[in-house]
Amino acid sequence: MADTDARPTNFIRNIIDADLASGKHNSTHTRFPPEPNGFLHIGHAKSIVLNFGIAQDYEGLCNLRFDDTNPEKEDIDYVNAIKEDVNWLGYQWDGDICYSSNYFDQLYGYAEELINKGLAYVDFSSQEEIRQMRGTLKAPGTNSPYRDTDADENLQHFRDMRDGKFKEGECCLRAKIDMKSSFMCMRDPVIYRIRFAHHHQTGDKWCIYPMYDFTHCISDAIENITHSLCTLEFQDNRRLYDWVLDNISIEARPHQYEFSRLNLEYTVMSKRKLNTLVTDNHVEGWDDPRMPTIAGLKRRGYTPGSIQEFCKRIGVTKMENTVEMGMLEACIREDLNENAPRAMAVLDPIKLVIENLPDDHVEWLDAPNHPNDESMGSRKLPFTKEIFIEREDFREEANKKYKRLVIGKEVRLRNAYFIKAERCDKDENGNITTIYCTYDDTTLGKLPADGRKAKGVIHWVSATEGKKAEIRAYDRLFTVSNPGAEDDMAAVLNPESLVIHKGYIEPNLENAEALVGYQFERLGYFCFDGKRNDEGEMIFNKTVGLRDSWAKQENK
RNA sequence: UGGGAUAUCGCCAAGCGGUAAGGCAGCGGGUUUUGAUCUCGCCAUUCGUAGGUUCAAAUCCUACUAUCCCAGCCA
Repeated sequence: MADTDARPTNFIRNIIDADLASGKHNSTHTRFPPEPNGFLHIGHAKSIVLNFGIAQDYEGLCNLRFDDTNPEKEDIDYVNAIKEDVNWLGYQWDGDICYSSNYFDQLYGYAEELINKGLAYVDFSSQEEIRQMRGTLKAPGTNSPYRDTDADENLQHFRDMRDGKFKEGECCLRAKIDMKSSFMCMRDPVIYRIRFAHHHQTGDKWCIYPMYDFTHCISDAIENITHSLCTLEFQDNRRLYDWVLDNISIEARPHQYEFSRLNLEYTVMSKRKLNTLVTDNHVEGWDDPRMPTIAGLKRRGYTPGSIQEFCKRIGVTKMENTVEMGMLEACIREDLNENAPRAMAVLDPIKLVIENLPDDHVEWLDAPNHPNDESMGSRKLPFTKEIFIEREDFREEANKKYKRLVIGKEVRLRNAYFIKAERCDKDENGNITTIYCTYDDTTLGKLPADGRKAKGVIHWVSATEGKKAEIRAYDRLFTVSNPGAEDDMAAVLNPESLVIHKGYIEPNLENAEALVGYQFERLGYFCFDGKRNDEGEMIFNKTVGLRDSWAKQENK
């Protein structure tokens, strides 16, 4: 088993250790704060594992807070999906679910406080004018003509905003900070805007909504968050985070720390781009097994433990990074190798007839569910005269490196007998249609007495007792390692990201539970999708292949 | 001379003045009724570059270079 008791070390945990040691804090309180405007992906998992992991290891608390300050982009369906994903990943938030919208009354009060202190003003400039006055990265901004309105008048205007007396865009509330600041976010940032939008939590109570920078720090303070962890692009915003808390009457002083987001090769990680894949029908939906979403990974057969392990292995730093898919795959292989029962399935079937067996022969062989773990028990496997083997496991002739079935040579059928290929039939195009073999009935569970060796071991499924199944093999969604950098994402989509096989599965697999992983021996890990195709066949999704040193060698 | 960050093996990533952890990938050997697993071994005289301080530098100083982020009434 992986080192479950090994705690990650990273710069954030170092800070926490120091804060705990110095007495700055005597416990930790973190939070995972998604905006409910899309589905969670593996990048969010990094944040979830970081925040909830700290709570677990330091016996602290971790909140789930929906950062729901923009009703136009958000939806209750997303909040439900996010809750489900967090739980599925194996985490439970402390206390009730939090919503930034829970604090709208308090937030409003703090806004009035800033106005009364002369630190905020209602600006009637147009959006375009505000943009012009903000200046550029190298040139300072200029003050708004509304910047020096007196507090009483601002207060009245702000209340009128709240009471719906202005139209959307007619005015907004801005913090009065410094139009010459080198931090663009400090050039009198807008902190409240008018939106006559229905909110999934507060309904139609409000027509003004606070902006992220004003809301987040106050929400953290209200919830007594000690360490507010977010991604690198908010580094500049930390100045505004601190400015707000410095200028309102609130006791708690949370601190923000930023870490780099996760990038994964051959996929995209922004909600906008993932959304495009869905709406343009490049994938089946948010839970398409090719998607890097939590829902997609789940349907692909990834386990919560494997995703947690991945998030621990990649670490937490401030360095820009792009992690190889192999890292993720190694984590799920490690889990499934240990925990997935073995089974047999044939993806690209070719018929094989065992000539020295009676037509109606059905022999129920005992096959262990795991080669290295007897406690996982065994299942029965029907051995019959006609079976299917993998098309690539037979060649009429081959060199010595080919450890599979060749005419005149013997291989072992996995969990069964030695067979020897005698001849094969072909169709008019030269494609092999049937292989004829004989089997050695003395070789079940043992080697032949005369010391003969098999060239290899191949998997098989009974042609008469096995069941048809649709088996979906997935590959990377894109052909380039950084599709996010492309102008036209659609142009670099991998046309072979989904390959559907019509294969056969051993009868026992009919009892497979949805999303529970099996190893199809010699092929990889697969799970039942939970759905059947139009022909009523079970659909299996390939999670990941086995490591394949043979394929590597062949491609050399 | 806008500002904020970051640079350690192909990919992640420890290291915090005492002489380069670990994981993934890769390579080679052994075991094996999965070309899987397991197992054993190999894999940075070097830490973006160039100087400097020091008995000693990836770690301190200086100057460069490269990359990322910031001009939403998005988060």
